Amino acid sequence: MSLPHAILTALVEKPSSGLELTRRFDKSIGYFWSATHQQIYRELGRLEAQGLIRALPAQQPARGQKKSYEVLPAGRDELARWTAAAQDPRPLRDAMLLRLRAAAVVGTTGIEADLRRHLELHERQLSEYEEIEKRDFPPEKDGPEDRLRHLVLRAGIDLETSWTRWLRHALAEFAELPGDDPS
Amino acid sequence: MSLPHAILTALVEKPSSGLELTRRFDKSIGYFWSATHQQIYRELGRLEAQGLIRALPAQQPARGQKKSYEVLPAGRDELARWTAAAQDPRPLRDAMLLRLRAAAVVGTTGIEADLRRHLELHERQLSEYEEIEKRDFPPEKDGPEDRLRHLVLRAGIDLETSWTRWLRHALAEFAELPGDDPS
DNA sequence: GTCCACATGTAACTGGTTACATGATTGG
DNA sequence: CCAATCATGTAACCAGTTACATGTGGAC
Repeated sequence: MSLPHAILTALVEKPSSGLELTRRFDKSIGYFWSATHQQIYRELGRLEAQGLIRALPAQQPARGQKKSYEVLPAGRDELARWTAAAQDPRPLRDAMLLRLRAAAVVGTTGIEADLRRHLELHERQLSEYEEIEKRDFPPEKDGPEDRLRHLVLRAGIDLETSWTRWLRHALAEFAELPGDDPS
Repeated sequence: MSLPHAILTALVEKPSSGLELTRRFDKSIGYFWSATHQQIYRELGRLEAQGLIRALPAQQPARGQKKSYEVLPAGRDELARWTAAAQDPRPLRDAMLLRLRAAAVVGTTGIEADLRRHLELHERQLSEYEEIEKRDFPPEKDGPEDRLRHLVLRAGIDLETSWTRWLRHALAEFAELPGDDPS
């Protein structure tokens, strides 16, 4: 139940149309809650029906016509309620770990190359985050909002750092492993 | 498309009934790919229909009667194929980060307590992993399978370590923040 | 005989994914 | 006028979640 709240957050930050939201979800908020344009349009419809957002006036609701939304007070309240409510963290779910576990019984053929590829992807993500940190959070910017947003970015940096370190460790481990082939 | 492969892995390790699998998914494999008993029964049915597993003979297929499954050669092949195939890592999706981002615009009321709670939960998970490491991976156990399984556990330990460190950092940050209340 | 734990399922719903459909606007 | 792009949507499907249903066997 988080997509509507992701959208509310984005719309409070700045009223937008569906496509603008989609673009914003490709970076920024999308770094920790991704969404496709189909999801976004569906959810915008629901949020409007619930009275949490409304289309900006002076825009005929025609297909192909841009339609921007803003958050209504009820939407802001709902977002504040949700933000304050306790929520359990979701358990980890990672296919690569599952594959390694499977490799322990069916052999490691092929998986090493993908470990290397994942390392590259995580390194790229990490350096992208570090670019953003340098650009958006210089020492002089430290209002409360900046600090919170910086904190979120730090989580991303820490996690990517953790993954890259682990992947390097995993590849080193593979280098020592006998080339097994139980098939 | 990973649940069937999680089940295949579990069944290759040891043939089991649905309920036994459910229990095993509460630990071990479940630490990085959780599943409920409903998911497991549904998937067992599909895997059997596809000819990847079969019910152990001498067990009438009655409701309320235990029914154990084993992996057939085709299932093992499919598991090996899947393990070797390249797969992209899933983008991060974390509600706590979203909530902090929302808190930047609707106020931080209430979220600090939940950060503390999350810290406790992650600390507990971390020490559980460390127990397992001490128990299941003493230095003398280092066959290839042990090494791979240990590697998987290390990923869990690294991630939980990363989260606990970040949560402590976040709480320290909150201690410095003015108690805002934009409502 | 009744209750409880074991064991296997069904049904309905929600959220996310993939593929496709449709209309408006603009540059050439 | 045509193609490309912007923009909003529909439909079908699949995976995961929640609630409930049904049957067996042993302890008391």
